[in-house]
Amino acid sequence: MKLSERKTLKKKEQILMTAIAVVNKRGYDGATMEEIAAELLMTKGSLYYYFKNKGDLMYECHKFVLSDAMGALEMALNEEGTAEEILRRMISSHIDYAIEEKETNNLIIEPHRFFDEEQLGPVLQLRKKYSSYFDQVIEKGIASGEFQVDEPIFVRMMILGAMNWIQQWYRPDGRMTLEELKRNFEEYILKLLK
Amino acid sequence: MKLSERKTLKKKEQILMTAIAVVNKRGYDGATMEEIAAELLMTKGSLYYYFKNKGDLMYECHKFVLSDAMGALEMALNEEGTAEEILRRMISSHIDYAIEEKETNNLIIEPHRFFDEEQLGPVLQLRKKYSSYFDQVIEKGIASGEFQVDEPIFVRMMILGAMNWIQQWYRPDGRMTLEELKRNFEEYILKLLK
Amino acid sequence: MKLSERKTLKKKEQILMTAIAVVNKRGYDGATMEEIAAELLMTKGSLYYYFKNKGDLMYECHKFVLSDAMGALEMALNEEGTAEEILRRMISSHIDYAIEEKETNNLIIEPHRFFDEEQLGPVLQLRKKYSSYFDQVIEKGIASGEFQVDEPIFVRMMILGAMNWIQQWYRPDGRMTLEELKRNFEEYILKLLK
Amino acid sequence: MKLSERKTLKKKEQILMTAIAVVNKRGYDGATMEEIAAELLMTKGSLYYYFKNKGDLMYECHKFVLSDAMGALEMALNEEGTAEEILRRMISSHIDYAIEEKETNNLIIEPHRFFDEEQLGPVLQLRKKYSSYFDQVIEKGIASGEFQVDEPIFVRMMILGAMNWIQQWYRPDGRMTLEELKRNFEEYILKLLK
DNA sequence: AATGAATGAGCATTCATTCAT
DNA sequence: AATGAATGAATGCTCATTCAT
Repeated sequence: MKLSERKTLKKKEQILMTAIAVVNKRGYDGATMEEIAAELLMTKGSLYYYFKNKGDLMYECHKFVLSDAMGALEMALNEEGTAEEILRRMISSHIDYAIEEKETNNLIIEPHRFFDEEQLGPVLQLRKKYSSYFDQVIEKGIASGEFQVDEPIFVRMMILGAMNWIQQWYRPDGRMTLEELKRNFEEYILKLLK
Repeated sequence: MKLSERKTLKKKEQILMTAIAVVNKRGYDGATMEEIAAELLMTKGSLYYYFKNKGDLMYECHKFVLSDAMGALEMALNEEGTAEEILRRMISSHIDYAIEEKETNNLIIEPHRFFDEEQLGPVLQLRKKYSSYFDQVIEKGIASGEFQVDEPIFVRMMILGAMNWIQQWYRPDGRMTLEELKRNFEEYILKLLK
Repeated sequence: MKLSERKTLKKKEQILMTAIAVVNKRGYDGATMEEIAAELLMTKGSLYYYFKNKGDLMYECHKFVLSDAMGALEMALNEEGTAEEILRRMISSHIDYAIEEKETNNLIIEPHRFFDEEQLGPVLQLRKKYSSYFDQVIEKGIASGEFQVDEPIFVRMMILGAMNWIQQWYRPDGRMTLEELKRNFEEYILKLLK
Repeated sequence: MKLSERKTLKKKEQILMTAIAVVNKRGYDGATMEEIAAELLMTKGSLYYYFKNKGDLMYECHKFVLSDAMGALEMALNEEGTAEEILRRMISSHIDYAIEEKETNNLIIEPHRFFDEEQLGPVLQLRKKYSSYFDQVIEKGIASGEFQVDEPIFVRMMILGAMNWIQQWYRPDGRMTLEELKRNFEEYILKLLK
């Protein structure tokens, strides 16, 4: 049992990753169970063995990406360093995910449209938690005198917005390298906070 | 002739406005011709008298909103004042549209998914033009010594991103009034530029 | 009244000719009232002033072409000459129509599909009459000893079929000129009859 | 694997045969996926499991009939006998198909209207090949001195036209039996060739 | 665990037809 | 006599979902 369960989990993860890729390419509505299955060399029907329905699959995708990003962010948050140093790491981490997981993160954009009441709670909570990590650095910076902000929550929103917007304009093959991109964000976000 | 043409235009505009509302509620894929028609107390078929197909209707919606927003922004840009004063007006204008026209502006988010080659050009151009207005104030502020930015284009992207993100978190009935929202944006955006 | 009636007739004829052209290009189902009207610089609705409905219009088109062709054929039949001479003229006449009025003549092909009970009668009668002209020359030829056929009706069917098939393969810009085409038909049809 | 594939093929063939019947009754445009499905006691959607779209289904219908007819014709061509004997058999074969598969063969009539570029090629080729079988007997007859024709291609066109026209007038319950019909065609076609 | 097959609801789109003006 | 506008029925097609095997 344990073995087969573990096997199922592996498979589920595989499916999730593929589904995420498809959603990133086609968008939520554009992603069909058919295409996801095909990409996995399975048949449509088989997906339903692992996930109750499309909504469920999308929900798990979303949680998967979010959890992943959250793990990375948490790590960045918990390493040693000044608030500034920590924040720089967090910015870097967030941007990595923003660029890779375009559309899945975009599911974020209108969760109410895509998730039902039951799913919405956990998703919203994850997002809140994710955001709160940023609040924590900011608070830390304020406490240590590194940052000076009157409206920390508002500023955190601005920061996240600015970073999430990347997807709209950043092209990996454009003039700005990923490193420069991150440097710029660090620079200007710090300007906002100091 | 003039009269009937004008009437047709009126009707088209009516349809556009309703369509925009529906798209804002349901998203691009979720908005059906049926629902748009129903909202207008028309039948599906009648919509096709005014617009060639759904894509065309969506395209016009998008142009409509964008042009509108652009007009307002241009006005804000061309009134008297220091760069700072102008920018404050532009921020206010942009936020007004960002809040009202949620999803239609969100069509913006992945234009490549929704528009065909022919439509993409004009849309992209409009968006570019819209952005360029912000570039103009920033340049003006730099020229007059009001602002100090090394990466004006990058900063403009940040600013727009931060503002467009509003849709994700701002609730008109929440703690922050629209005025406070605007004030905050002005404040922090200026902090970014000075 | 007389004047206006005459005017109406003229208009009807105009419409018929345009409709015929459209049907020849698009086929029965492919021909839309819209396109016919557009070609006439009218609106769809106006067509209904002159014709009860699409079926009626098509019916009149068909009768128009058939009557026209019949007139020409009758003339060919009634001119002086031996059966052979007459037949040659009739062949020439028939081919002219077969080439020009492709699709309208093709309405012929499955009249039951396109016409209702009421319309079918006259159409079938016209066609029968048209065919009978050929029977007449053949009989005349037999009587005069020019032709020798055991199954005149059957042969007439063959002849008409062979000629109507032209539409499937004859290209005015191909190797065979219209004259050669006619010559060949005359030659071989006569071979059939002698 | 083999088994399920074979099953699918059987089903496809079943569908094709039903579709052919419907097309024969209603014509290309008149045949709806709905009706074809209903006739098969399936739902519309299921048809799309087997065929990509209506065009594809029609295309396969056409190929199916044509291939079938071609097989029979080829057999008639390759059996022993003088050119005359062979031709008689071919006429018989062709007439069998012309009578049974009315409309599907009529798809033939304006292939350009119904098939897209990709489909047109194979269809036209099949038709050409089919016609060429008749050319072959004719050439054989000329070579053996049985036939005497100056314009063999033209005559072949006449012959095919004459036979295809059957659909327009032949009624199985009419005066002429199928056998008489064939006999007559053989007789007069040979008259044309000698 | 997986699949092939089938389903049905839903959607965009077309078009003949109507009718008030 | 003509038109603009509206309608609704029909049609091809897609796709999430189900289920027997």
